[in-house]
Amino acid sequence: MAEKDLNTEQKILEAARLVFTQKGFEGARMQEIADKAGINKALLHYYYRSKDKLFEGVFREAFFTMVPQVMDLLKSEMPLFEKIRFFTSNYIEIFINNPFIPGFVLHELSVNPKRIVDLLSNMGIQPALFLDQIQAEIDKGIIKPIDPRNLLTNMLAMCIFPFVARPILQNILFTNDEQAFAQFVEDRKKAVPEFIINAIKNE
Amino acid sequence: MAEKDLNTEQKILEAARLVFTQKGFEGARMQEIADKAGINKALLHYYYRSKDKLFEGVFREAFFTMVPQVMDLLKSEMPLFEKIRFFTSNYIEIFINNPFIPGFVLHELSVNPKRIVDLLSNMGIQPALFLDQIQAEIDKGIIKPIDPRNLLTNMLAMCIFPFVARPILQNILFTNDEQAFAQFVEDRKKAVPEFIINAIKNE
DNA sequence: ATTTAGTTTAACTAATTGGTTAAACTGATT
DNA sequence: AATCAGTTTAACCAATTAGTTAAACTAAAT
Repeated sequence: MAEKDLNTEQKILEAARLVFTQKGFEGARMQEIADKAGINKALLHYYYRSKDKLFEGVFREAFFTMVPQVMDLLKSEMPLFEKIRFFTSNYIEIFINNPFIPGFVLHELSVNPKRIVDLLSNMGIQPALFLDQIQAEIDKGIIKPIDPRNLLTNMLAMCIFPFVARPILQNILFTNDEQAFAQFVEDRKKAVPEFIINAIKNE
Repeated sequence: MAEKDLNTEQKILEAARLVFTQKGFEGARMQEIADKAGINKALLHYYYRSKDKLFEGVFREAFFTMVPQVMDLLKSEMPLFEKIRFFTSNYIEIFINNPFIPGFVLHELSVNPKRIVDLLSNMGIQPALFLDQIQAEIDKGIIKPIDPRNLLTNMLAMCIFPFVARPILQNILFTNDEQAFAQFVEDRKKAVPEFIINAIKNE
């Protein structure tokens, strides 16, 4: 009995990840995925029944990379400022390693918002704890009054936005120098949390 | 000689705007645009030779809505804090009226980055003046030291991100209450500039 | 050497999509 | 009424795409 090439399935998934995340579901072509995986198109359907099934796998993985583990950071017991530093730098690091994830996930959610219900209903994503912690610090007078949801949105925005807008930011701010942009994003792992803390801390 | 129905061309453009901005180029169907415009598919090609031509028009309009006029605000002579308030509130207002523009433009630029070169080479988008102004305020000790490009990126991020991530933010923060989310974004026209100014001002 | 189960492929099919065409309609002008 | 340019349509075409099929290959087991 011939051994199943263990690499083939991995190569398909890797190829699908590349094509789907960069072209989106509608822009992706099964033929291109097959080519990138170095196999025939029919073999794709041997491993994965349909484009939808293959996409579902890639999307779920991407979504979980982007949303839940990281949101768990917000649930941990940790002083607010430390938590902000920990969350933003870790979140940015994740996108440095998966730069196409944010644009991919947000676009697919926009095109097909009912995915959210399916995905989020399973797992309880619960920012309430973090929002409460912010409110508590406000009440104690440690940070300035702010709608906690605005603060959370600002944190997410500053972490995620550079990756969604990379082409134009890289062009305008760094004359398309890829290396310079990479350094810029790396610096933001420290700059963003300091910016946020400066914005909210009293005194 | 029969009068050309002046509304038809407008209705086509309006329909194309709707479909392209919500589905993207690859996801858009000429038939759907025709249906939404209340006309036949062939009439689309009578007015606009091809899908690409129609898309080009819609995309350029969207891009110009998103980038250049607003960037001009940054060039104006105005004290920094006032400029930040003016820019962010105006920018957010634009997206309140065109909520699908950010996701559409950023996605199409990601999928086809060479569009940027074509579009930006024509008009000189020049944030240098704003960046210099920030540096000058830092040197004067009026605001805290910060990479001006980081500050500009943060401003753009906080204005744009909520519209790119609307489906998931609306779901998680507002249990899918559309009206509540609209109010949230409206509030950000004041909350975002205050957040930014708090983050950078000395004392 | 032959069998056999798993693996890979070329060739095909059905459906969708962007785009064309030629005919029909409309209403102002003569 | 007949004409005529501009407008609208139904029917068709060619290309692309997701998905199928049946045959061929591979290598371990007998």
